[in-house]
Amino acid sequence: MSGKRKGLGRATVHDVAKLAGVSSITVSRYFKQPEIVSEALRDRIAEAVAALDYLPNHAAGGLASTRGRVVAMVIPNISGPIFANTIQSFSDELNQHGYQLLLASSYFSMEKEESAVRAFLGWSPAALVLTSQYHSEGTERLIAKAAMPVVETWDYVPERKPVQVGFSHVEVGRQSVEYLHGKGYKRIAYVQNSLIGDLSALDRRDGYISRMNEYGLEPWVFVPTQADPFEAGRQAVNSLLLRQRPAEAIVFANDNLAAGGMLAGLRAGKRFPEDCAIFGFGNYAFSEMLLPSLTTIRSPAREIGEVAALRVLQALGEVPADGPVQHLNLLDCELIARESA
Amino acid sequence: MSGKRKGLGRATVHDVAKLAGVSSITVSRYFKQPEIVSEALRDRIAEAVAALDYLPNHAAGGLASTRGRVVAMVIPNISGPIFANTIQSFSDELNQHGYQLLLASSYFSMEKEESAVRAFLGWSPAALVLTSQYHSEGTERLIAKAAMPVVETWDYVPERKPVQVGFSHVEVGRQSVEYLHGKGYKRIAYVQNSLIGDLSALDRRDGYISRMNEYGLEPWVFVPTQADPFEAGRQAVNSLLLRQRPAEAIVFANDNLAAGGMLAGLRAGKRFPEDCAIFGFGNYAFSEMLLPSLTTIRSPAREIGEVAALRVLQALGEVPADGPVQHLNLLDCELIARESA
DNA sequence: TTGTAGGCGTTATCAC
DNA sequence: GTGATAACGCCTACAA
Repeated sequence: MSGKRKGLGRATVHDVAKLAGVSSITVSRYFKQPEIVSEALRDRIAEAVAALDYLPNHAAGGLASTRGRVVAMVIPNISGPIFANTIQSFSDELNQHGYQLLLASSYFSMEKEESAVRAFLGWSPAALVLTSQYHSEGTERLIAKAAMPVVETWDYVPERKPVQVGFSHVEVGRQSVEYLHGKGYKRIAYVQNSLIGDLSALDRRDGYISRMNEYGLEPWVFVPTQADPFEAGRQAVNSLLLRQRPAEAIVFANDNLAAGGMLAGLRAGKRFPEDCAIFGFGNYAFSEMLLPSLTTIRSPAREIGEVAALRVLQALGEVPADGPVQHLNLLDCELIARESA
Repeated sequence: MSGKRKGLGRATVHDVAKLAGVSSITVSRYFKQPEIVSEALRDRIAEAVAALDYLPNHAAGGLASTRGRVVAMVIPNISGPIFANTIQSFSDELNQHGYQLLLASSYFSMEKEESAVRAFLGWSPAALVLTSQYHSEGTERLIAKAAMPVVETWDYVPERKPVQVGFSHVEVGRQSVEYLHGKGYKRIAYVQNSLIGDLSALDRRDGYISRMNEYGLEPWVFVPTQADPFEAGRQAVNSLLLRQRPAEAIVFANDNLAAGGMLAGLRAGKRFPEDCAIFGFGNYAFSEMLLPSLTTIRSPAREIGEVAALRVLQALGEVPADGPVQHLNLLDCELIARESA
């Protein structure tokens, strides 16, 4: 009606206030702390809101309060079997408390992660959630200065400053060896992820190596060159089984590699676990459907999202803190013994 | 320095402007249209930006311009093999143009979708992206009034008002029948998705029915009661194969069902496709790894995200429109003939 | 090419 | 419990 600029064309707090015969700040309070507004006014405001189809403008609210109701998350990828469950549960939990999720993918690139963090900070998110403990120096600097809670997921290194919600990848690597050693296997190989940048997978490999050494067994790491995980698995099986002293058991960096390797072996006439035991990581959806079904370690993907959301909401005061819960951020990985090993 | 309220504590355009000895609007222009700022000023501003570690505040920008650089997307789910690729490619494309993705899940519930849309509108997103053509009346009303581009994905019904980017589910159902009929199968059953709310899957079923009728074959639809897709598939196979005149071929509403069904059959001693042909939908990651590998129809998940992003960016004037491309929004589904049928 | 004035819609602060 | 005022940080409109 007045100014020289046109807004959204939507009703504002002022419109609601005018119609309800109150001041705009009362309308604002009606939404944020209804209990401190008298019932009479509440009813009048509710009517006006309905009549005008009023929707609060969160951009304006975030600007005024310097704390938007968005939480930003950078994750290696959205598709792919690994992180989707984390995103899903994290997002659902936040939505229930009126927060929205801003999402970007890093594809395991620290540079991409840093630029995503930089872009996100411009939204003044209420909190920032990253994946793993490994970041560029620039990212470290940004999160050190960031005036908001920061949570790191999919890793657990409690000595770091940001809150950690995840598990120990080194321990996962060790568990695989322990299981296979317990079954009597000696020549146990490890197939690395061909995807460089997935540094957590290297932690699992390191766990494998250390436990092998402790058993007095010789570590045997195969590094595929194929980018496609199924191809990489095939490449590994071809190399590790078609030799004079083939591997007795193979630990793969993830279930995709394991499935690709096992399939290639089956088509080549190998039998699992008779000719070689196969051990994966991740418990992807298909892993129990393979023939033989895949022995693997289930990662707590969904739980990571839930707990991370809880920690964020606690840090924001949306949810009461439940005491000293630091250690509850270390989540369990479940070894699932199936047919392949 | 001045006010009675504290902001983010970060540098603002004004700080940059002061340090660079220009006005704040020039700094603003430096970011939005650098080419109209003289090179001398550009250098001074760049220096000041670096010195102050300035990050633009997008909430403020969105408020002032009434058009934030966020795009909101409501999708049935993030995890699950279907939509992740769409989200991934959509998000990547947007990020490249400086837009951020706001994401929420509807779980195939129209109520959840509507409340997500309502929440999103408060962010004044630059565009709104939904899934399928089926929405609540409330959602229809909201998007009809919304002052922003709306794109519907995973469906193609050009007569609708919003831009459609997807494919014809009816056609997919018909194709399955055509393929199996061409292979000589007559008693072809269809296994519906146990997930109610997935209305597009019912379109595929309708396509199956219409094509069966055209061939003079009797449609045979099985509706599982198990919620878990693998269990539902098992239930279907048990019912359809363990009877006097078992099905010769089964079309499953998606690859999860198909895999669950096939696995259950294999474990029960059935052989595929000798005893029964198996046909899926979706071409999930595991489908080619099964033994036998799964004949299915690949959905253009990734392309949907790409094209949807392109249409959004075109509607926002970020990317030049490439002529009358309406029909290019109808994407192809590829039938992938493998071993199971 | 650059600057001035003021508003975008909300909320923090202070006063009643 | 309610209201007046100004500020959050940026950008549109207009002027020079």
